Amino acid sequence: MFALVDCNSFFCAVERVFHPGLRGIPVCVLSNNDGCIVALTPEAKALGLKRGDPLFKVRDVVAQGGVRVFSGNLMLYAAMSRRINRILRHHIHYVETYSIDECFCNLQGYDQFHNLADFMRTIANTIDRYTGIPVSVGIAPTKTLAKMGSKFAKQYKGYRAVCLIDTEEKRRKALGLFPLADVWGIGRNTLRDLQAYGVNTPLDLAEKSETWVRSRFSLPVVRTWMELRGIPCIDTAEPLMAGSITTSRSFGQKVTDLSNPREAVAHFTAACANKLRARNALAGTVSVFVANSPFAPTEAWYGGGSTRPLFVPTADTLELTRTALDILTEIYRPGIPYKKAGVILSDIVPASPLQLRLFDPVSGRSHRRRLMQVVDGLNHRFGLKRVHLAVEGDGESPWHVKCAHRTPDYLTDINQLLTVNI
DNA sequence: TCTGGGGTCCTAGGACCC
DNA sequence: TCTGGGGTCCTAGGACCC
Repeated sequence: MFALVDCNSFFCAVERVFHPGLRGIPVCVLSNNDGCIVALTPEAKALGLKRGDPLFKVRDVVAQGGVRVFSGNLMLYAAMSRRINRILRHHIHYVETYSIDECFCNLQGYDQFHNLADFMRTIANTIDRYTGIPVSVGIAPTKTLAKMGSKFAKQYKGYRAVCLIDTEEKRRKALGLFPLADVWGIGRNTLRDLQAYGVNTPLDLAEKSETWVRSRFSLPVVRTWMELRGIPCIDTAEPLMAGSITTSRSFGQKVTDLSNPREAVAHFTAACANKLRARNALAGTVSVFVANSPFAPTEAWYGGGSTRPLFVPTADTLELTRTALDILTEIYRPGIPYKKAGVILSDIVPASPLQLRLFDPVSGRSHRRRLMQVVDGLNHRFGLKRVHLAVEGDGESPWHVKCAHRTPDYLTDINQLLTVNI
């Protein structure tokens, strides 16, 4: 059996931990640039707000409904996520972190000593008590069914946070009631295709024959079909090494002057390189892209991007930045009001062992590694970005993102600890 | 005026090999 | 008249996830 532990309205729940007066009040958390709603509480949903709504289109609803709005603070949410992970791993041996707010637990063997529903309910209560974050748990023979269970547990108070699907009868009942669009692995397009065949519930899909599914859909749908029937076949184990690292942003304002995209691309490259070194890895390929706004009706959309391999995989900020800026020069077109840029590092390999090459144009790689270690050490000790390349700019340029309603880094910055007045 | 960011997996088709 | 068979690797684009 698998359990899926899912945090309820996770980003909003974290904000409520630090603003306890917001219980029962509608809360939304926004994407970068305060652009769209990315998380919202049931109270906010009840007002008609949806995940993905651009804030400027729903300002009236937000104002009239007394919705409390926050700029996203991913550092804070990630710190809280790590705490929840730690609690889970303390109680359960096999825990897979699936996303920032979800973990799969493999409960094989635990049913010998525990009633699984009671066992998971105790853990859910512990998480709530230690962190203040409410969670919902689904328990079932497959991960897809466990995810379904967690949504039932969230929806119906009677489950007291845990929904167990452990019999054929419960499985069929759940499949009949659950919205097909909400099944894990069924997106917009697959839903449309399934409905065209008259498949309207997960139960309809599960009852089709294997030949029927295989001849009409590709492998991911076949897997979902098997999982709905109770046969586990989705492996979510984290890969040993990520395949790519991206840093991209929409700009706070449109920028046309090349110096602004240069600052942004250098900034993003440095961020990617930091993530790369934190994972003790090297990148073999650098890609850069720039684009104007896809929503501006009067401008033709322009998106430019290009990719370059590195001679030897590296995590050196200077070398990566030089390559990224070379690519930018190549793809930049003057006169375009750019709204977004990004850097992607790929072909990622472990830092050791490294296959060297005979005619390496970069000399003194070991000295450069030491330099990066010193820079990382200074930034770790004295604060992010204390030492950076001059080409990244001073942090005042118009491309920087807006975040007007940001909660401080309560959990990760000693200078921003929560103050309580008594 | 104002519309997010970071990923993975699968497939079809092209290029190439013997 | 009839023009093979069996592979691999790479890439772009699509679909999905949170």
